Amino acid sequence: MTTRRALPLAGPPVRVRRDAVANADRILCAARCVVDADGADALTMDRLAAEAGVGKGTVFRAFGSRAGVFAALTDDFERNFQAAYLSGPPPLGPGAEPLDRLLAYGAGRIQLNGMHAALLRAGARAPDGKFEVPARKVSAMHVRMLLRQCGVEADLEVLTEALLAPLDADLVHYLTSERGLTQDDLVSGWKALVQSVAG
Amino acid sequence: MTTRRALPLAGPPVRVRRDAVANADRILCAARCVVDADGADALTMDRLAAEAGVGKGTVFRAFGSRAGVFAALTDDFERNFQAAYLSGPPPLGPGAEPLDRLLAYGAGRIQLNGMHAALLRAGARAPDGKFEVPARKVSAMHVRMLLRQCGVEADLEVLTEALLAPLDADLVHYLTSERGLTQDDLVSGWKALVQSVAG
DNA sequence: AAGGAAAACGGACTACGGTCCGTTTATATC
DNA sequence: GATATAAACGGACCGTAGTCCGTTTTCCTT
Repeated sequence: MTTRRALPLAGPPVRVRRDAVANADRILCAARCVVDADGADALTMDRLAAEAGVGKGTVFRAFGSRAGVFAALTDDFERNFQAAYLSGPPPLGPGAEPLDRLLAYGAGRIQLNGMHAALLRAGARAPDGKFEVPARKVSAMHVRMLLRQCGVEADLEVLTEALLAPLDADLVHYLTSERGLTQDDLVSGWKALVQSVAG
Repeated sequence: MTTRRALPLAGPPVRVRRDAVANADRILCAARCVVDADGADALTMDRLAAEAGVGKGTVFRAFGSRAGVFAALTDDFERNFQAAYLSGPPPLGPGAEPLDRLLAYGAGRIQLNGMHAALLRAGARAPDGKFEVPARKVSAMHVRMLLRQCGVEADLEVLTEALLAPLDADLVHYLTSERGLTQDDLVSGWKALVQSVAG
């Protein structure tokens, strides 16, 4: 992930200095190293700056906050998943029945959240940061659309949130690591829930 | 709330020094003052110690952490609610149909979480603190019992968590304050969800 | 009432996230 | 190539949560 604006057609030609991009890359790279070596908790902003060989201010300029660093770290996975459910092959992508897509979405999300639990958890410490993130909004839109296509009549906005809530990375982590449940248990449970709502 | 052990029959006679109890009370009192005056965010541990007229170490000894202070602050409300759903009058307490009790529980929880959102949110910043709390476990047990009584056949442990997740204080706060939904919307949505599962 | 052990106190100290602003550097223009 | 300007840099600085340990206080024992 670079600092360069991602949307192709976005307004005035944003001038991005080469050194800024290079630094962002080095920082991100260093972040991966630290996380791999010592875990997400060991990733302090001071250490990250030191390992990347830049000043602390540079890290904050590039990523805004510690949460921003983790967001960038998980960005690739999130983008892939997003691409998969928006335009990938069935059953996750278009082409399958809405209900099947919904079930596949939940399974995928649980797996993704479970796999990158440490990163996602560390990145979501901000008060409401968890909900304001674009990725979450895209997810919500997608789920809402599928529910509508399933012919569900209830308040879709609230229902969507209610179905998204149990997929939360913190919760998945807690249930799998502290309570001896498996990801499959969670997937089955969520599927059962969805089927009783939209089946 | 005092530091004195709450459970009557718990083990050896725990000796509690009078000054410790008195200090805990003063701290809690000061905490209420600060929160009432300037809001939950303004409650720093240094300020709390200063306003209570004790050392900072004393605050940590008494409540363990900032989250602990907020937990103590909401304790009364939580206890009342707990008493209401465990042994109060119907429909929340015993005597009503399980489904009605479940619906009443959700409505009550959303209302409680909405009302004390600031405190509950401030108190739950810890990584997994949100789930390890006794109150949450009691709630989970209660919901699981009601689901069983409703004749639900699914994996009750997972289903319980999936139904509890949307009641989260952070989520309730976000949906009501950032998304223009009302608590009634949330209550209706949750009830619809539960009814399609256990109705 | 005196003595002493255990518990509680207090505040200096550490570590961390985040900000600020004087200094440096890339790039567009001439 | 020289110059100007806006952007990026860096690290000292701040506020906060949480720890540590020498000192003070309680209260049980005799």
